[in-house]
Amino acid sequence: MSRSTRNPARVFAALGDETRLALVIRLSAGEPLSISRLTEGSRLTRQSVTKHLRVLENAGMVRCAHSGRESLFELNPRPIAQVREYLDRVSKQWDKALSRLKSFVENEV
Amino acid sequence: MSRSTRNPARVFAALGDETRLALVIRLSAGEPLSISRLTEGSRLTRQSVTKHLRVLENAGMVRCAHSGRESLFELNPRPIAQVREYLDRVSKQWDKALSRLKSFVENEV
DNA sequence: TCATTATGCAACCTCCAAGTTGCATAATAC
DNA sequence: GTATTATGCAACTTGGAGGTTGCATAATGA
Repeated sequence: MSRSTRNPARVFAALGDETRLALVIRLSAGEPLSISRLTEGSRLTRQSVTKHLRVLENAGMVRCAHSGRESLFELNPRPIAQVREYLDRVSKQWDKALSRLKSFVENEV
Repeated sequence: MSRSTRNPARVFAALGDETRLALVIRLSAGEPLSISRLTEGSRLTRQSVTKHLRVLENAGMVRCAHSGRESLFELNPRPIAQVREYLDRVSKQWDKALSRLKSFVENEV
């Protein structure tokens, strides 16, 4: 179960770690990668990388498919799209507040 | 010093906590608010809220101005805009990879 | 002046995230 | 069949995040 659809904080928390952010970037190239492949080039242990992948999976940002003895991880773009929209709304609210303030000042003067 | 301009992971980490996310939402209304005001309506202690505000400040997402005995916190929209652009780039890379895959499959068939 | 309000600072507790090591096992290669 | 590779599971350590309480102090109100 992807426990976190519609849970922006969890997605942000998942992205809030350098290692996991790097994994997401790597997977955004499209090619599904195994744990071993994802561990290559990292200074961390395979088990550590695995734990990070589980975190990403629980945040719904990554899916795991098993093929033979390999676990292939692939990016799920939906949560990223959702938090993009979330941040868009925050920015819009801020802009609105700003323009309200501006017109208020103009009317005062 | 806003230690984290150009540090997306830190900004994501700052947003990755329900309390801090709520603070950001509240401050996105534009009005600078004091610590006491920001503590009202929360079930947390003033000191806890203060700590969260410091985290947001270190991430550059919030600025503190002192007025009399009050500490007024205001949202800084820049980091949010930056991580928006960051996520836009990730999404674009994903879309590119996807269309490459698509055309590859079409040419194969 | 005296009480109240808003905050800062520091010590402390608890829990979990992040990382490690070790071992077991399934799948593949030779 | 045997060695190698890819992974899972479990136990353990450690640092820091998140939260609290207590006290000190500056600014404001009466």
